[in-house]
Amino acid sequence: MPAENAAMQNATHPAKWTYANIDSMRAQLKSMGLSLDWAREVATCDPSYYGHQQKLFLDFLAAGLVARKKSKVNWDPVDHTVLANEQVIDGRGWRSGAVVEQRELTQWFLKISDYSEALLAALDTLDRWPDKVRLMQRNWIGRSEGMLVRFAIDAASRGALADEPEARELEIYTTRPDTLFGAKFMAIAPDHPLAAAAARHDPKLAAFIEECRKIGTSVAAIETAEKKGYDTGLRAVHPFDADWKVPVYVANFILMDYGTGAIFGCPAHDQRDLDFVNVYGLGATPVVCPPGVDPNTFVVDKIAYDGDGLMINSRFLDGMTIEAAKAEVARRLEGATLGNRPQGKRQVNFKLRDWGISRQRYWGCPIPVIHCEVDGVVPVPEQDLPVKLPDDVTFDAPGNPLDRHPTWKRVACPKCGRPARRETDTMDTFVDSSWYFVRFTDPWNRTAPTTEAMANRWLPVDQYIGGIEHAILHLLYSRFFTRAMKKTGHLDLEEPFAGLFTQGMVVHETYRNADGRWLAPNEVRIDGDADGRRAFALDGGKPIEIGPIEKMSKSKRNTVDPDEIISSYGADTARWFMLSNSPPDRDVIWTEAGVQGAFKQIQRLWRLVCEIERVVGPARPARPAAFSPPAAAVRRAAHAALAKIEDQIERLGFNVGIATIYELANSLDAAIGAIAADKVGDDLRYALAEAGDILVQSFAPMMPHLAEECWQVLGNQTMISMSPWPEADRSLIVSDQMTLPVQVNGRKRDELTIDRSASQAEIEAAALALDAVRRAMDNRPAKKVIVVPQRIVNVVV
RNA sequence: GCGGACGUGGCGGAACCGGUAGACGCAAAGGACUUAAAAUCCUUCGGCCACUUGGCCGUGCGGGUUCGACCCCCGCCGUCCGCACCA
Repeated sequence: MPAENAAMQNATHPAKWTYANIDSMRAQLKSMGLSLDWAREVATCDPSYYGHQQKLFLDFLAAGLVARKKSKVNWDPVDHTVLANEQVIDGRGWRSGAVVEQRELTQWFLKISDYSEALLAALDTLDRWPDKVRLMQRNWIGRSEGMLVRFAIDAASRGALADEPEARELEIYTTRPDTLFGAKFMAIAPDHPLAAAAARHDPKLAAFIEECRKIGTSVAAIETAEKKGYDTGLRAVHPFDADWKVPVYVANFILMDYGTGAIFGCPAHDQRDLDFVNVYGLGATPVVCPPGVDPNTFVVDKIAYDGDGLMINSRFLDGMTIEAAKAEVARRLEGATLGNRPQGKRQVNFKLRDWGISRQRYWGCPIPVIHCEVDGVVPVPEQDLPVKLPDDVTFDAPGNPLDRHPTWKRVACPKCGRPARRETDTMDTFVDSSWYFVRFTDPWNRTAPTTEAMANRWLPVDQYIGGIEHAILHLLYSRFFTRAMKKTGHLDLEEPFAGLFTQGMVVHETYRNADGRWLAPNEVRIDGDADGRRAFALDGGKPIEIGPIEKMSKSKRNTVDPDEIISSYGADTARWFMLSNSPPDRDVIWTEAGVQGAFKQIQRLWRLVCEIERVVGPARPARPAAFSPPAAAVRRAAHAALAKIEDQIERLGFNVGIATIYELANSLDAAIGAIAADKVGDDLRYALAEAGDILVQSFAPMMPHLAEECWQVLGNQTMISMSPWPEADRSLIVSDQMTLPVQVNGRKRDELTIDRSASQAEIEAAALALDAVRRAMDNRPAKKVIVVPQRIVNVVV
């Protein structure tokens, strides 16, 4: 879409635009110094990639994982294209401004819903995924356990519909069969077949249905729409009482594509149903009584009760729990028959719908099928792949350029040879991103999408990183694709990403002048003093309002160009700042002051390394047999820091890791400051050289360029990027002494430094002897002394 | 409406399993060096009092559990995110 829009705006071919973007992105990533294997680079818009994708599609088609069916879409009548929901703003196309229509189009679908149960169940195995993402997927898949129940339609109520087959019975889906005795009405979706049948005999109903359709499109309208219904005059027969007739309404809040598009309404225990009956005055009979409430006085008027309780007003269900009542209703309805079939059936439903991949667009992967009047839908033969996009297309008219291309779609039917028509829909670009990580495992395979052995060896991805915005779409599609590729023999695993981490975005302040115009950061000067910060326009010096911190966007002009950052501070500073400023799962607030601070710290590290080299001298001393206390302290600091940094990197706590690097730098600074240059023994020189190496190696992953330079300064011959991660000597970290905080009544009063080997009793005695403790105890006797080993002492008086 | 997360100095954020709250950094203030500025270095930096050694308060608010609570429990308030008539 962006490529095609750019093509329309700038008269550039989408291919040119896309490849130019790829080039500049690649250059940027390279200048950041990221360790990527560029030999494996793929471009999803290239036939060498999408050709394999077409092969996957054909395999999926043969395996029954593809469906072609009618579906309602947002249709822009000016641009002649389908719009995604998020491209419809207030019921109008975001680009054309035309009122969007609901159209039924035949579209291609991938049958992700075949895997609803599997995709849901496997979420429990993804223990290295954030709970938040798993929960979002769980909700999106939306499993519910319920029943299908068929209601007979009372013959006497059919009237003009007597001969309509749709009007004999009504099947509904419910998760609350226990509340069947609270039924007050039936409701069906406006596009339910029964509604259509009834509308043929009732112009007023037809008008009502039309009205519902119009409101149906815009999200805002759905939010505020009142519950409305239309009594069809039909009466359904209660499954447990042939004399009990329930009115059938067409209602605007019933969705055709969930369940059966029909429900029975139990207002006492469902808020939507209650809102509905309060409009039409149908009443509400409670059938579940909350614990501790008198069933004789329990009434429901404005708030439906959906909690636990015991059945009331429900004949043979009275006194049962909800669960027992559900089971009893299921048992009875499964046993009863209506028209030779059981009247009820247990059913599991999912909210997850099949994935509509048809786009009436040019810049995407062509769907490799041919439509023949005789043979119908015919797959493109494999030897004819890839089906390439034509280059000579125009973007000056609305609609799909592929469809209006003079020759591209005209082909012979592969089966009968008669003139036929290529499919002109292209695939949703989410298809491209659903398997690129598999292609990475062998991008050189020309004959097949994957080399199975390679895919199985590399996958699953150990650690996947992406924004939270992919929580559902991309990550769910990829999980489906992996399963579909397994089924079609392209690989042998089900879950593509073993570990998932959702990183934050880079965000920036916004600036706005008195006229309400947005200003870019490089057009603004910030003055800071004790009273706060103020912004002024560089051009003219007028005061500027500092707005909220937001995601970088062109419209708010709060973007900072990566190239500019790299050219003014260098890639290392950019990397260092982003990692140090906040934990990686949160947004990084990009501030000039913050970057300058990071820059200053980096220069300090560089000076420290040079200082260490000066003290150590050109020849490194051999490892001495023993270390004096200052040398031992340096070694302890270095190894303790290294151990902590290691732990933090492992947990992706880069900001804390960097804080620890600073702590080590501070202590090395202090150690160097404390010694007289002519009095440095070999042991201290050895310790400082060792600590210097550790310092540089610990920041090497974050600042590779500077680390390489420092590594040489310290006299190392190899490349730091080729040297192994240093090993922390954890035995150095524990000292003979420990310092314990001492509390009196839970309030810290002093610290106690004592031999690590001291006994409980010795610690207790030493703690009670401390001046500050005695003062706080104020001559009161100690009631109890709690000594938590290695942790704390608490005296209770 | 439903579901979830979060709330710690002026700011970004630390604090592992209930055990020293505020690591580390930014900003700020004062000082040293300098003719001056930049850079660098030193000091202070949650609040209030005593200003000396110390005392009291303090992790959104109100309760509770505990020897001890940013952390656990109950009830509020606020912010952000996801879903949204899914029967």
